[in-house]
Amino acid sequence: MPRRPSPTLTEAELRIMEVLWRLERATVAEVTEALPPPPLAYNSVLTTLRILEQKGHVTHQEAGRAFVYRPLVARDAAAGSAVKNVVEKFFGNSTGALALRLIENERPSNEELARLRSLIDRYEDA
Amino acid sequence: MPRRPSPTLTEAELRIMEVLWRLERATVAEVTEALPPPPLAYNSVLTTLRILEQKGHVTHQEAGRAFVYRPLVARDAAAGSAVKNVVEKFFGNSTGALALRLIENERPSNEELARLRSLIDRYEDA
DNA sequence: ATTCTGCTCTTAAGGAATTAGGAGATAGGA
DNA sequence: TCCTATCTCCTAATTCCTTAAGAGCAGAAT
Repeated sequence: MPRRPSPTLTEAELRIMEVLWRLERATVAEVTEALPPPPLAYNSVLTTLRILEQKGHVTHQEAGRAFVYRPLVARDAAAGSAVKNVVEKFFGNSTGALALRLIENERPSNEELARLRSLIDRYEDA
Repeated sequence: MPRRPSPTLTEAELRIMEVLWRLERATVAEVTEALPPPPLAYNSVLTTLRILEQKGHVTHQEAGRAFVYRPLVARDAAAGSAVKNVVEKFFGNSTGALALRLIENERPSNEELARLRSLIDRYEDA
């Protein structure tokens, strides 16, 4: 039986998306240019963008003879999906369990601690 | 350029690993038996176990004429890798940033809140 | 005007990984 | 001896990643 498509952004897809999130809108050439090393051939970028479009992560409009691509999914949303995936797979769908484990494993920065405390205070009030 | 093997457990691999983590040690037949639906053919399970062994996630010893497979990686460690992957990709390697976001997005249970508070208290003391 | 240059997208290909399972050798027991 | 469970070897479908080859077209050069 066939292989199932990746539920999250693959490595190559993410590399392209990062550029697009940064530039907001860009042609294939611009993405290729702005890509951090290692470089990719123009066609590789184009192919990946086409796949991303097929998967609904980006869209394009024609401008002159070039396509201008634009993200349809914000970086935050993509991050959320990736986290959701892991939480489902490994933490019995409990985001709290993951948060607890993260904080157990590593001391957050002072600023993060302060913000955590204020969040928790607010939750405990309610 | 070649394709790199998945840095984390794939869907099918994870399904097998979950069984193995539960059973601790098991023959191919036992894994096949214990697999939640949809069922897999004996050979499919065997193939996946071989891949998992090649990737270093499990090992086997012969016992009679059957192979007994055993996890080499604990579930916790696999969960940690998956989380690390997401934190690197999306949260600038800051576990605190992810924890903060998780707690912002969804109120933890009362028990989790209590444990979070005690953790934070301890960190702030130090 | 015709040709060349350079950019665009389209088509195609190919290798590695993932997922699933069939065919057959083989060894142990009935 | 024959059956059955087990492993080894192999095929196949599909995704992922990358790139070559080529067709189309705008603008520059001749």
